[in-house]
Amino acid sequence: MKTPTLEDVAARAGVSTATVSRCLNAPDKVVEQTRQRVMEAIEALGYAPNFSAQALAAKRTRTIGAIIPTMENAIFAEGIQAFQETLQAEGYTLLIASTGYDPAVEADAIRTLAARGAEGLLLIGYDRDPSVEAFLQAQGLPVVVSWAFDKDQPNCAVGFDNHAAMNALVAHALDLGHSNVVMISARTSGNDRARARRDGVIEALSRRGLVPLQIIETDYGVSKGEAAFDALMEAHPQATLCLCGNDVLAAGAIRAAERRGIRVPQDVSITGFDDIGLASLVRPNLTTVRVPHRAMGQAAAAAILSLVEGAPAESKVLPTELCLRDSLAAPRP
Amino acid sequence: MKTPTLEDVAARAGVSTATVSRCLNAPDKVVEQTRQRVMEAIEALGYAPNFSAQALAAKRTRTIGAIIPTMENAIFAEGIQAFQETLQAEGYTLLIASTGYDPAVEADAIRTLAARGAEGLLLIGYDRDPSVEAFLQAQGLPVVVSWAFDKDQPNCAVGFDNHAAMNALVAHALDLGHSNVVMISARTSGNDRARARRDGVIEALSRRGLVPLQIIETDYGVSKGEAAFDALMEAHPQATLCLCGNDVLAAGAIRAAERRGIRVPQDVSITGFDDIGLASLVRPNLTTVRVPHRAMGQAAAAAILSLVEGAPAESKVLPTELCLRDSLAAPRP
DNA sequence: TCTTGCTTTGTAAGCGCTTACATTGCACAA
DNA sequence: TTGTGCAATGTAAGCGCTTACAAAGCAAGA
Repeated sequence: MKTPTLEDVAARAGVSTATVSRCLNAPDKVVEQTRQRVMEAIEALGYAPNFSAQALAAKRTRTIGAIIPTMENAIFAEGIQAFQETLQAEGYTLLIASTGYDPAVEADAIRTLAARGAEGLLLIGYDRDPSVEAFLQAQGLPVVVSWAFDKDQPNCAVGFDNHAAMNALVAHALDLGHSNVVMISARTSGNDRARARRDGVIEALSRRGLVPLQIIETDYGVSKGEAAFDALMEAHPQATLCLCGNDVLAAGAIRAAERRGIRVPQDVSITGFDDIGLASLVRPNLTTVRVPHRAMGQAAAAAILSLVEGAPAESKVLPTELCLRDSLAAPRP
Repeated sequence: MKTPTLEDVAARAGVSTATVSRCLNAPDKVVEQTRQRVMEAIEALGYAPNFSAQALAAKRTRTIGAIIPTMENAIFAEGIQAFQETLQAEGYTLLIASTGYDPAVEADAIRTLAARGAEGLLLIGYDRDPSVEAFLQAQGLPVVVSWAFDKDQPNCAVGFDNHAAMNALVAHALDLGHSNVVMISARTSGNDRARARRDGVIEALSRRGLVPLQIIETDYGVSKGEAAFDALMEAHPQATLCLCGNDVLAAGAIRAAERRGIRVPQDVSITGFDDIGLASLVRPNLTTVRVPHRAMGQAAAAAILSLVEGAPAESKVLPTELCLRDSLAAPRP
């Protein structure tokens, strides 16, 4: 049971393959009567065009690739969803690959998507091997970087300033009177967003002449945050503020605090970053930084489409917003 | 800046295109010295094979498609991740499409993935238009259904029995003494899993001569669950048990209860389904049904690979497990 | 020396489409 | 009647690969 080809359709309709192709791609170039015959043949045979052949012949795929660190958490889901919707509205298809935060896997995924004819790529953050950049350059593949923004980088980016956002959050917390501060950071190696957030913390502290009591780096996951919080409390019982690199780690910290009988925020304040749905579901509600996921996805899609169509695209910083909720308060006197 | 082709590599290495192709696909058929020259040329040119051309010539894509209702929630993420990992280990690539629970979008995605050369498809649940089934049949595309299991359906399925699982949960709750029961269900139209869960509730109740006070159907989302719970409590203040079709709706119900000053589980018990991470993060912890996400993803991958390679694959029911936590207790006397 | 039977490499025919260019047919002006 | 111009359709050349088959090179036996 071979799947039917253009030629089969052409034969059945008594026309040339060119005419069938035109019926599908430029219907107004074919006279009504012919088109009808062709459409009937297509219907009768259950014909579906072969994408690979189309791509090969037309040198266009109308496909965009996105490579994200993980699908298992909500951080990227919402933004990517919006990204996808915008692309779809323009007739583009999105191919998604996830890397599990592994640079080697990311490099691989970039090659795979390029080979599959992605006309543009959405990448998260800036950190990647020069050889990968070289490859992208050589392929002439348009790239938009997202979930980050660094005006000193050459790439087109649609994101937000992780450093400044974290800085603002910490400044606010310090205004409340905290001075014994610990941090649970995501792994910073190969992750510029995590690094920017951590550096934002350090800078905000140093501006007041403070340094963090300790910063623990850990992998992604609620239980990781939990373990890190335990370790921090053992080592620094005097801490009154635990800053977390993201909401998932913060959720873990809250759970650990609850288990240890530490009241949040009376004994220790805890903050997150991202404002994923979880942040307002845990108790106490998480004070965090709201990231405009949907707007970012949409803007990123617009940027990549612009680049793909040969137009320039300007980078864009989206504003973040302090999300003050229950998990942060002034330290006990 | 044209991307290099096989021919460019061949020219640079001073061999034929066939030899280059062999270096990539069957290295042991090429003598070491030649291969080295070819590899250098590949490296120097930054060559990456054109997937479309490969697929067209070889008639193989080593690609599997998965079509899931949504990426925005954790329900499918973990299982799909496991699915992907298993495929990857076998050298297959996964293409993912999401439908937003819209059957028309799903039908479209099926066609798109087929056209892109997916050699097999993972679909969620059974509900779909006969014309779509016919298309799959005509294309001879292997399909594995997951997140559901119905022995009366012809498809190969790797999933679990939504009806029985919900039935067991409700039976347990009724044993505790509940009799005024309401339910928040996901939309059942076009969603056999939601229907099976709802029917599991109804059956468990009727076995004790009970009927639900009310069942509200609502879309997916925490806030939807919240609104539904509000409506149910207005209408049926005597209810002592609110069964939810999934954990996300249940999380919303818990939040609504908290806001209304209803104590869970003392005043009203609330249950979920799926045991996503959220379930043990909300307070009180959610009593729910644990679904073996990873095992299911792995088994589904094994099944689809088996089918793709022409072997038979048997359907598989995976066991679910009652997850008794704090949100369910006996009703107040 | 000539076969024989390998292994290694090259030649060239597609795979199913798109599209530039050629051809045909027809209405209408001269 | 003969051109002219345009719309509709056909012809055929690729797109970048894989792979069956052919050719060449070489070691070893006759």
